[in-house]
Amino acid sequence: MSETFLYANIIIDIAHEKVDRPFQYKIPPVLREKVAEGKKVYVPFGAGNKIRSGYVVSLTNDNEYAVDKLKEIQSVDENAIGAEEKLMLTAAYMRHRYGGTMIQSLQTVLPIKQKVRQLEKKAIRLIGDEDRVREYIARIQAPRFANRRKILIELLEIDELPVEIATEKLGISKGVLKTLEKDGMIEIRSMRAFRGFSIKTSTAPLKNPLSPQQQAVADELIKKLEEDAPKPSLLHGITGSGKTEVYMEVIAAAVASGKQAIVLIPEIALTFQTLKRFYARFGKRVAIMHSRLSAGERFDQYTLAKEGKVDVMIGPRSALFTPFANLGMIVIDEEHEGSYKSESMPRYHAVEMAEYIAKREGALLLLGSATPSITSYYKAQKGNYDLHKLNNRFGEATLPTAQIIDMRQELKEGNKSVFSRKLKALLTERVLTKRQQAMLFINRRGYAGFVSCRDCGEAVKCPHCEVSLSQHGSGQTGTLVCHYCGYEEEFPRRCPKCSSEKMYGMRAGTEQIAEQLCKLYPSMRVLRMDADTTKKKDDYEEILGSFAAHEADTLVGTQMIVKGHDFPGVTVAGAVMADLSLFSADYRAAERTFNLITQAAGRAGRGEEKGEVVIQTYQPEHYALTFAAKQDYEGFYEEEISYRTLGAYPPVMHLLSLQLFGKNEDEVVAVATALKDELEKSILRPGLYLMGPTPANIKKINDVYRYGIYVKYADLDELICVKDFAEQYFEKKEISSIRLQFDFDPMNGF
DNA sequence: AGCACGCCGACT
DNA sequence: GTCGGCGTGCTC
Repeated sequence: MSETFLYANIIIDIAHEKVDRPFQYKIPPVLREKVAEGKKVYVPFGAGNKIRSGYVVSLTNDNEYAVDKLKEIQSVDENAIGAEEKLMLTAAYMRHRYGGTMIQSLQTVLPIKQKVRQLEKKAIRLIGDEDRVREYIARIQAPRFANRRKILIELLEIDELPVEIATEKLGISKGVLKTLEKDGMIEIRSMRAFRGFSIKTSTAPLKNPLSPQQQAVADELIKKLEEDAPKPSLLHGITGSGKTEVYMEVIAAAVASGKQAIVLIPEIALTFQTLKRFYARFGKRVAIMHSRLSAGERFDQYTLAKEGKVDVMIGPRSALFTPFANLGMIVIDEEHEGSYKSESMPRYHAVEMAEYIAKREGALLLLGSATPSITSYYKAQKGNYDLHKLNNRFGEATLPTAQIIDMRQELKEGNKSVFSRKLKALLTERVLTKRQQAMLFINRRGYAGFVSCRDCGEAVKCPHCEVSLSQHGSGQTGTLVCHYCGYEEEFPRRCPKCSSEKMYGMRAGTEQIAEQLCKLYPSMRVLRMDADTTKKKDDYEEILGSFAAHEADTLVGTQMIVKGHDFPGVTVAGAVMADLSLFSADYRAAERTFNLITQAAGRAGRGEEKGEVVIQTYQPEHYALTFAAKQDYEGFYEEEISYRTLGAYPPVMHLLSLQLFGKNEDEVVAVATALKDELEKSILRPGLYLMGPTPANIKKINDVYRYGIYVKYADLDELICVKDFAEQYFEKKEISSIRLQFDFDPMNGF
């Protein structure tokens, strides 16, 4: 028997920010059973008690408003199944699964109704000829109509005037404009126009022939489209095996049977190249979501989908909430990508949300990756997903050979350069002699300029922050600074751990690598790509385009060069410092490193010549690197899953991080401790582990203290109950000075 | 978004 | 006085 409530908090369906908040209503006894979170209801609203539609965002027994002022819900719409209702269900599920408020969930799921933007984009225009307007002006000569005359005289000069300018610059109220509109003197119309990518569609729909293996996988998936409740599929296709062709083949089948498809790709991969392939195949029936689109433009894209004007929506995480009428499939490309998980509340994971939406809509979920996330592969092993494989490289291309180079050994043998002798030899042979191309990859996220010991590999960390310090200065001089708390110390003479004097700064940003490369090979044309060189909107495309056109010989960059781009001319790929991401302490470090190195290695040898991959590291024996060198995903998976099982980490166990934020450290600790005690009393059971409270990795950011409590348990649903328990505890105790957030199976540390 | 309330100049 | 436009603020 479901619980019943006395009051409901409802968002009124009016597109205006002033009423974009919940209003509380009484639930009349007859409706108690029918009202539920996410339901569409009709309520009297405003002074006129006009009946408006709204959505239930939460239910409660405590009235937050004078009870005699509460009105009653008039009726519940039980068979509403339109776009908005589906999105409400999605938001309700999201709130239940990840916590936070319904408003937060709604804001992530619903297209942002940016009323301000719409106002900006509206324009005023005169109706009728000049004589008619002058006659009207003559009629309203009374001083109180001064504003009306003023705007009309302006408009006689101007063809189209944005409302924003009329109200702000000319001081004309919206009321005046309304009156003039009512009198039939002006029209106020939207200047809004759809602007997407426009592709010259002169070429006929392009379809590459599929290899037998691709066709076989596509056929299996197409068969699943017919099923009422198809099981999600994981497509493990090695780099260069042509996963996109398979996606498009299946999507085409879905579209042919009157269904629609959502394609999620990492933001970084949302390039003109990717889009062109989809446009070439599906023409104008494709719509694009893009972070560069304005809120209004995004809204337009949603509208196109809702009205059935497009069949395929491509975009990053947020495109998942496209309200298609008859969703046939959801594709998530590069499903292992971290960017599919939101970093702000609600911290939803697009793969998990897609699983829910696909199940509800009876759609097929297709996850694709060359290096599936351990979580997804685990689900496939357990039979929750069907597993499909593409293990042939498309066309002539063969897998590159990879070598791990021990940089400690290089140093011992007198090579002080950041490039190993092997890499130098390859660059000389392939690039200088044979005029082929090379890609050098530096994984330096978060480690710019850190200092480490060349003997034991230990990096110098901030004593307060658990992050590596950054060197300011050069050589073995200067200071080390913490970028989070500002802590400073002198450059250390000896390694704090093994006392070696071989302490060097990793001045190996892309800039330094590119510089040294130029010094070593003056004739080599070197191109650099990182966050610094891709500040402007089109820089990214420009650099890659230029490299593809062989206007440069070597591309030096951060992880962004690793992701899904085909350069047939590249035969050498180098990971200059492959182990940087292993320094991070969380349980996903090995997985991340394996992914990056595998993907980097996959860049080489897409053309005819066999590719060569050089992996330079100070930890040459690490399994993440050895398996990446062999491009052996299964081998890595076996090793990694046994480590996760041993350490009771996700996906074998689930981990809930309860995060408390507050300005007063003592208070944060006190509340966290009290919450932990309460949890211990109420939810502790065999197999459930409770840890903390402990300060977060970065304990204080912007004067806000951060503490975490961790709960480990095999059953995710139970952890969701723990989350609810904590939320209710905060509500009951009326704790408002401390913020509570949740992170399930955290990916990015805390 | 719509509606009421209250202010202030104009006119029977 | 009072009529009515126009700005302001609220809506459970």
